[in-house]
Amino acid sequence: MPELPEVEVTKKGISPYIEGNIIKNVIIRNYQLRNNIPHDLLNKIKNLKLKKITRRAKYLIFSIGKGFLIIHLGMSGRLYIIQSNKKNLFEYDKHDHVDIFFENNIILRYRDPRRFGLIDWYTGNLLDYKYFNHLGLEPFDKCFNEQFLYNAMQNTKKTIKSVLMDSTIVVGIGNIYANEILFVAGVLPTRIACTISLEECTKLVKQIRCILKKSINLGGSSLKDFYHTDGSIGYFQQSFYVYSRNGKKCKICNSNIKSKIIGQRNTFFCAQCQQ
DNA sequence: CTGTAGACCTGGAGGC
DNA sequence: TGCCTCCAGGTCTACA
Repeated sequence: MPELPEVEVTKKGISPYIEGNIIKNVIIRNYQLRNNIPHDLLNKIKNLKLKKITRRAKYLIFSIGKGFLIIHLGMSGRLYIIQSNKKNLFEYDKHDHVDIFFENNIILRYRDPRRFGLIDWYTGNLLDYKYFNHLGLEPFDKCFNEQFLYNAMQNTKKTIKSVLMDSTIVVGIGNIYANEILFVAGVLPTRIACTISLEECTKLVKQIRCILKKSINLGGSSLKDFYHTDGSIGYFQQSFYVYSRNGKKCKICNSNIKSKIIGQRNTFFCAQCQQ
């Protein structure tokens, strides 16, 4: 589920329930995610206040005491807010791996069937954190502009799609949004990045911001209930122009949407609308 | 250094 | 209904 918009929407959805609250307990049913969850996590965060939740790339950062609880949702992770009561204590899905209990009787529950996610504890400077130190710009960072993108692509043989998904250049764009952004910007995903003009970079930067923003707003409205929620997220409720639509008609020009594997990821495009 | 393939893991969809 | 195969929102690591 999670590309940048879903992570941002999750942050906004859970923050009001738990920011400013004291952590009273942590139950870990399965430690094995992308990396093992720190075995002594409870000792690190018990009786400390969750000050603030922020986001970097697709990672959520929980500022707790003098350290940071880092959570990544991987491919299939979700965070829920539920009420702490006997029923919820004993009723959980087999993929509900972690519960964090707050003093206001709220539980933050982490579910992740595929376990590609990450839960980690870090106390240093976040810029040096091993999963952050190589990351590129946030798409909403002022420094992320057409000139930056253009410069970043001059000495590469990669396709433009691979560049958009390269988190050492710009973070947060996953497979779905890379496809959609390239369609709306009118750029073929197969283009070699160094052939993209500055003018095209202007379109791309504009559409990256526009589509991510729109999606955050949509997710925000369809996902406003993070409390007692386990329904499906607004992700597939959105109507995509090209993603997963191979063989179907282009919504703009009526020609067939094509697909091709790029960088081991399925890629969808309209050969008519995109050049 | 750069670019790509493989790895991690489960569930759902579709074919037979 | 059951079994098999393929596919999926991410990203780190190893290797050419």
